Amino acid sequence: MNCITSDFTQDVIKIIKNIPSGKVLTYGRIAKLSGNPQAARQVSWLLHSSTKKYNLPWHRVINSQGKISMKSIDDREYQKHLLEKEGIVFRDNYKIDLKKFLWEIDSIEHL
DNA sequence: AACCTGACGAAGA
DNA sequence: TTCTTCGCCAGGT
Repeated sequence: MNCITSDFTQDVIKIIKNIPSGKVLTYGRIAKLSGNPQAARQVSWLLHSSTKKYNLPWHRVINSQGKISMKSIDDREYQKHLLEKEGIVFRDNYKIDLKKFLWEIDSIEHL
C-alpha cells in the first residue's frame, strides 16, 4: 500500500488537483500523503514543473509556516490575490492561519 | 556518472 | 519569533 517513487509524482499531482477552494496544503504535508515524508522539496519542484501541464491550483500550496516564500514579489502578490479570492485571510506579511485554512486530509485513498 | 538546484522542513541559535 | 544550517528527493545539465 506504500507508494514508491514512481507513483510519488502521480500522487502529488492527484492531491494538488483535489485541494478544495478556500483551503491550502503545505509541501511537507503533500509529500507525506504521497508516501514520501521527506520529499517536500521535490513537491515544490514538481509542482512548479507540472502546473502548466496539469493546470494545477499551485496557489493553494504553501510552506509549513503558512507563508508564501516565492522569489518574485509579483508572484507573491498574485498568489495572495488568488487565495483571498477564495476566502483565505492573510495576516501580516503574507502569512495565513494554517489552523483555519489547512486542508484536513489523512489519506488519499478516496481520491 | 557526478554535481547542481529547488515555490521545503525541522531543529538549533 | 526570525534567521541559519543541514538534510531530503528527483530532475536537469
